[in-house]
Amino acid sequence: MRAQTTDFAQALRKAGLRVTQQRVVLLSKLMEAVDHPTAEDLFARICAVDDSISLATVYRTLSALEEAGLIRKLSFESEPARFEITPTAEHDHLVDVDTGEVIEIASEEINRLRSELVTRLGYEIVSHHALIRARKI
Amino acid sequence: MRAQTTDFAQALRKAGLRVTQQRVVLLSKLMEAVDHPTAEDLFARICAVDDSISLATVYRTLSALEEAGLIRKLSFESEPARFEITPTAEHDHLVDVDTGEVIEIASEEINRLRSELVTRLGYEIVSHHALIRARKI
DNA sequence: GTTAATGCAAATCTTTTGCATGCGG
DNA sequence: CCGCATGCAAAAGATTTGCATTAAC
Repeated sequence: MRAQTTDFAQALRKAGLRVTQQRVVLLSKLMEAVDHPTAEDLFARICAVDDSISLATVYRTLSALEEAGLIRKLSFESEPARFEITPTAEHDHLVDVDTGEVIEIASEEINRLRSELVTRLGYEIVSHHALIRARKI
Repeated sequence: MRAQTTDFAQALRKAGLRVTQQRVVLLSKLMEAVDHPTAEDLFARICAVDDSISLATVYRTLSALEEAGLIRKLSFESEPARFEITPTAEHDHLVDVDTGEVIEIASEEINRLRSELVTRLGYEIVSHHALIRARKI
């Protein structure tokens, strides 16, 4: 725990951001999340342990952390945005249309093909995100 | 022109929707669009030729047409939704982060791999959409 | 001490909805 | 005619912002 808190502080400093209690708590809550929480979700989870945070700060912090590349924003269809700690390996998301469950899927093969295709068009990928809506067979 | 209008009417009827002037105009404007317009964009383009439409109707029509499978809704990051006529071949979108330009990209290879991967997880794809943010090299 | 970050509340932006009216079948 | 579709205006939901205050460095 202690070590992790320090890590968050270092990551924030490295990104040129001040180390505030709110930012550290938000990062830790996002790190321990097994789902992909929305800003409201995070706000509720943080309030449970420390109610000295406002929703506005959650949004501002999420923006700052995204800009710094520490977290990733996921835009699902007609839903509030969801967030995750920036993944080490690029992956996509499969949403179960019946249950709403989100599953992370990755394929080196697909990533490689996509990268080739984009390069052939004269571009370099800044980021990508594939959203697959699917149903259990 | 005449033939196309008829086509729109038929498509609407087949979807069990009433054929109204607003729906036909919206479909034709979306069909002739080379970009991926937002609801506001479409509203403006329709108003230019027929100002007897409201923004609410644009939204309602877009929802109805999407539900009927005639059009596809694209959710880009932190932007209003964009729409396109349902493509015959599945494709993804590359957004030029500098210019905002949207390019359609498709790869049978990627589609096949993705499909296999999802099947292996015990799911069948309902829809999918990959968004690649990229920059010219 | 400076400056950036925060909390609060109000504002903004996109999208949806209630209701009376009008048009399509 | 009947019922769905429309226009208008108001509401809703997510996110952003102005401003005074507080905390980080």
